Amino acid sequence: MWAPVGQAVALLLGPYAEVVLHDPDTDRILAIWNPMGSRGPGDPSLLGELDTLDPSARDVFGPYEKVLADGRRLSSVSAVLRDPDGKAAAVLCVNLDRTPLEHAAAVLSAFGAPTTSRPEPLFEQDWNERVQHIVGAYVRECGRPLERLTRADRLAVLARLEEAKVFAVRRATPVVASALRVSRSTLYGLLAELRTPSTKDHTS
Amino acid sequence: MWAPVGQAVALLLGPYAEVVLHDPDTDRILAIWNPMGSRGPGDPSLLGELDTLDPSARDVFGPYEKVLADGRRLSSVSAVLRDPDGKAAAVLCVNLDRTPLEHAAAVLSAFGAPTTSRPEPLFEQDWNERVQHIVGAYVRECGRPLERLTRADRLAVLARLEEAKVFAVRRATPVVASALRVSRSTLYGLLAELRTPSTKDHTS
DNA sequence: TCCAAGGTGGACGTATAGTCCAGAGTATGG
DNA sequence: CCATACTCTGGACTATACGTCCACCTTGGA
Repeated sequence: MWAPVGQAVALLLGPYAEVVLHDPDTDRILAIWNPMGSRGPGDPSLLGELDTLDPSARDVFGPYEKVLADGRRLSSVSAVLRDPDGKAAAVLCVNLDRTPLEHAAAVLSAFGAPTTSRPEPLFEQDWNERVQHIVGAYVRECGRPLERLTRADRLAVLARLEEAKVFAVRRATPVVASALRVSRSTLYGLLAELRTPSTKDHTS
Repeated sequence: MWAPVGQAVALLLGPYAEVVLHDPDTDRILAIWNPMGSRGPGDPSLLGELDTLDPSARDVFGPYEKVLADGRRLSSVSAVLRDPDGKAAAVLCVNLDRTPLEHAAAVLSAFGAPTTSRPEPLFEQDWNERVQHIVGAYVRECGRPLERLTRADRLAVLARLEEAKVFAVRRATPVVASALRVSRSTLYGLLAELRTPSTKDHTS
């Protein structure tokens, strides 16, 4: 019933927000959009701190900050959605990834910064940074932190990297391998699988 | 004498602007702040298109756009700094990297974007064509056909190619060699001469 | 003609790009 | 709980590209 609300919020906030719809009765996830972890529908909700039984209590919580295992910082809000009779029917949680915003803000504020504190990490090797960017974009899209990527995920990332002609650059292979947290051998294995047309297709 | 100007501009524009002070007499770099390439003081300036001899000509050029091989877009301005008697004492060039701003803008505009279309700017892989373009541009500038280029000419072209990060691409060396109509050996010889600051200068 | 400077091809050593394999986790099914 | 299948991994190994060096040749000037 409340699913269109979650989907609408997820669409509005783009790829940087995770929207979760919880069932307060079973304490499980009803639906999830743009998942950042590996949670899915049916998994435990784990939001015991919300009191959904008292209709007189406030129904909107946050924004408060959460920190994911990979260091991403989230701004989160939660809302209790009630039936006309006051019974809690669902709990809507929106988790916004602040990392892109903080990054953008840091770039913008770097202009005019009078201090020389920055040893310019942005200018080392540009294609190097592009690799990180492509990988990071994928991680953000599918919501899994780099270490939890499946084999198919890595193949998809490699397809993008290859499309970006990253491997036409000298010394790119070890950089990509470490960016994907994979050994050099595995990297070549994945690349071979990706480049052989006999393998079954993989959609990006 | 003009060094404080360059340093001040470099400090003001933060880490994203390269400031170069050229000596128009020796056609070499006097000082450089936040270098984006591997250029350093004493290296050839290679700004032959600026006319520094005519005091009646305009002394401010740009802003115009340059595109590096890695895709970074630069906004550049140049200024001829003159003595009280009108003699050109130095040339100041400021190259501002627009990439961080564009990146930040892309991140911010991603919010509310209704489509899931990929805004990934793909890696430019027409470096082969780019080599021909750089060489052709130089040939057009000095009016000599490719076979009649002097050693200094080839050094200048190589400096541009190196600044464009062409040699960071795999298998670029033979392509450049044939584009310059020199042997692979000569190419490496010229490159070694270009990259060692201890070389004696040729034209003065 | 001779000499000097620079270009040329090729030999050579090194670094990087890829391949291959046996062993060590890790999930899946019984 | 064990067995099987699968994948990742580090290392050894080959191939290829990178870069250096040198003897020889061409060119241009005294």
